[in-house]
Amino acid sequence: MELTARQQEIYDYILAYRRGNGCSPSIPEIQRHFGIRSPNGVAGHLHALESKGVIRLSSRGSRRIDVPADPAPGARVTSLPVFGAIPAGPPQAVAPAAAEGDAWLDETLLGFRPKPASFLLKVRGDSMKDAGILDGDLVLVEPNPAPRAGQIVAALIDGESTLKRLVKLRGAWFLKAENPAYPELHPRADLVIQGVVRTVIRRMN
Amino acid sequence: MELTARQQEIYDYILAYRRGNGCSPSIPEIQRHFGIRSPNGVAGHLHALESKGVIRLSSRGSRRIDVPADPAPGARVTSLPVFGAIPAGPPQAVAPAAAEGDAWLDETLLGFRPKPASFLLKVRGDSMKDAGILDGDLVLVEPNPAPRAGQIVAALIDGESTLKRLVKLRGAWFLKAENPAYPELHPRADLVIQGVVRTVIRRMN
DNA sequence: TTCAAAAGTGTAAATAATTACAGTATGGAG
DNA sequence: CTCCATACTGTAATTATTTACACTTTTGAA
Repeated sequence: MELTARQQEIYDYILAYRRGNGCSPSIPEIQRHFGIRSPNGVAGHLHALESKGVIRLSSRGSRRIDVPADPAPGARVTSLPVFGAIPAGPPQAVAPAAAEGDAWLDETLLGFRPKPASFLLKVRGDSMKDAGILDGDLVLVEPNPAPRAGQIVAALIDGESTLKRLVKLRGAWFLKAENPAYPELHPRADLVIQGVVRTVIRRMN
Repeated sequence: MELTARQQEIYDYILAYRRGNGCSPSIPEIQRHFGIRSPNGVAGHLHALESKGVIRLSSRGSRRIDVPADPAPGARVTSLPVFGAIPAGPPQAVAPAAAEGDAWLDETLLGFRPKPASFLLKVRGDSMKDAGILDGDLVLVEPNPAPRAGQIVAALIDGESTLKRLVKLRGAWFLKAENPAYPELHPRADLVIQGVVRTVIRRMN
């Protein structure tokens, strides 16, 4: 069932209001915006929109217009800590104080919801330049207990922390830079994978 | 002036609520969450928080707790169209219908507020691989009437649309791929710059 | 001990938002 | 022309929310 022109206007206003304010408008606010002098004028539209399934007026209270197709903007956004260097030590032990700050990411853009322990890392050096990861880039690292060969990982190798591609050759795991100037890293002792790079972000000016 | 432990709890709850719902809680909601039986119990905290400057109770109406340090999550987020190829023709003439979809970007992450006519472009080909822009990447292109030499731009050159670095040599502008396998592009006729690449985003799996 | 700040309870009043009900006007479809 | 959906007006009642006022309890410093 299609929306009428007026219903579309009301619906668009609700979406625009939510975009600017984070929550839905109250009926009096819709009244003022459209110059409708009776709250019932608006209520009629809201009931029509509800019966057509584009909004929901479920709970009691104020500002309770729900838009199933438009989750609260805040609900899609996640805050992740930004680290200037790969934090040493096991990921669980990373003190939040070591973070340089926070950045907000929208799930719609990422295409997935980052796990709670994910973090952003400011890349230093050009050892991954042939994989398109340059100095200054921001990478989203997500903890992954079972990384696959070929993935780019943040790893602790013999106590040193690096961003490298994970490779498996004849049963042995090692790390490979994506820059011919850097050698392969074969772990002498332990190889601790802190997480897998899921997203690369570069700001330019 | 520091917050007391209880005030901090209330403040944290307000922030968490805003994160999940996009707008601030009402006083009864705060009451229920903390088991406070009088609305005045909450109002006292709100006035304390206001006098300490962390919230504002400016206007009349419901759910009117403003948090200056935490703008409405939705207000920071912008929707941009995603194009599968650089749209041909002058940027103004691009039909919105040509977009493949929309993606949401958070200004905190980008570090700037994209101009309204900005768009996202899905990169095809590896002509910019030495600049760290690979096939499948998403780039944010912002219209810029005065691009500078050295910037990476989306351009129409002799009717063809491409992503290249803008170079100026002895007064002449031309476009340069960041891949030795590609030739420089010297405009025969017109060189129309559609916009400057401000951000590169790569999703991995 | 005395005092003041912090954190409440309890009640009432004022304001805001929602819902309900009885209408009116207009523009098609039949 | 009649009927019906749409889009309202106007008013009142109901429910939510905010604000105000008087008072209590606890805690920690002077």
